[in-house]
Amino acid sequence: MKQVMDPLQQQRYFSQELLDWYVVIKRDLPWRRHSNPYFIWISEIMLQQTRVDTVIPYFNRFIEKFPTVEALADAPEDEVLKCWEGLGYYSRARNLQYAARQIRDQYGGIMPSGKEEVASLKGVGPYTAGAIRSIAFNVPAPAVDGNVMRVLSRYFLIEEDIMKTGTRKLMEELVLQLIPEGRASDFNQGLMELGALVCTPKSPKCLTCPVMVHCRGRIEGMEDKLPVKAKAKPPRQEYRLTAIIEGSGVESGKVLIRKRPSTGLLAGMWELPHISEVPPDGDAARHVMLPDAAAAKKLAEELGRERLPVVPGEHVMAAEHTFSHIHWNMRVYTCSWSPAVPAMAAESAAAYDASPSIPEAGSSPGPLYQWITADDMERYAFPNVFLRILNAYFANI
DNA sequence: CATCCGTGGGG
DNA sequence: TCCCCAAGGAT
Repeated sequence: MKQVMDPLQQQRYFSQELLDWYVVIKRDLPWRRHSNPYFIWISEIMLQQTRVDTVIPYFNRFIEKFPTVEALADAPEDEVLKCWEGLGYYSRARNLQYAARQIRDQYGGIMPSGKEEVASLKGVGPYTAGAIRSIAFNVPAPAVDGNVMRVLSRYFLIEEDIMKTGTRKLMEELVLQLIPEGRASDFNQGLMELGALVCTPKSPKCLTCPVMVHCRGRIEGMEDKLPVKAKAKPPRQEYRLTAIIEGSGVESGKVLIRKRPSTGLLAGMWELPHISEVPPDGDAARHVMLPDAAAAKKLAEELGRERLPVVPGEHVMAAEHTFSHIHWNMRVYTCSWSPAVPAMAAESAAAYDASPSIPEAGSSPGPLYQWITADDMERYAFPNVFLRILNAYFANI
């Protein structure tokens, strides 16, 4: 038996065997139970850099709460973010709603299928555009993600760095040739299914692979060295002092939270007030941790400059959290809300003219600050790290 | 082209 | 424990 065929034969074989395999073993996933392009779109956004098992419960909750493009477009942003809480990459949720409004206003509420129209949607890049068009509309468009690049780099023994844009474009050209007539939806999904279930990053299950006999990567013993991918930079270390500001008077028993800006890290999410432990021009690498008492004092002083009048309390806990590119080393302290404390030094006032409205004792807090109880947490979207801290705090009260 | 943007599971 | 990394996109 000849193992290495000419390129065209190798492609035909691959496509046919993959399709036959996929239609038999494909997983029963929630978004595969409908042909609703809106559902396909939601699932593809959620699946960006996120595992299927993680997405499933979020997807089910999301389409129940926002069953149509219009429902999503009309919803308050905070409700969309709350539905995304814990899923990460929160700009996806904000872009998703922005795109729902694009569809409502520009396409009459109907998901478009044209290349330019789909690609114009916020949060939809080359992969997702191809995924929506091929899966929802069966258009022969490539949908090249990490799975697809791994599978193709092994099967065709492609040693280009998959982190490079040019490599993805190369793969897109290849996929376009591989898609069998009229089978774009199943073929693209099959490609990703193979990468997810068989052609896995580590220890690929070659013996169960439907295309193993002509896989050049396996034949040449390269399956464990492919795909070629540059190593990611380690996350930078950041040191944060975090405040659990305990209310007094009518706010007794409550904790002060604040809403993050609408851009950047954790955009639009709620959090506990926190400051950097390292001075703006400090050398983080040589940073020496302050003792707890000094740290709490520094925290209270910095919050005062943010016009939050507090006095330092006690150390509560330490917490760590790793984002894609940042590692937070956090120390958490209670602070007592005390309006009698000068909220800021006079000379600092000018720097905070643009700061959000400030909560005052007995008055309603500004929209970017809220006093909450444990029960109020369900009304605000928190990143995981603050969920952990708040839950630990309220559990011990 | 490089950096920013979360989280949880598996080896 | 640590490191990798998963159906990527925006800037």
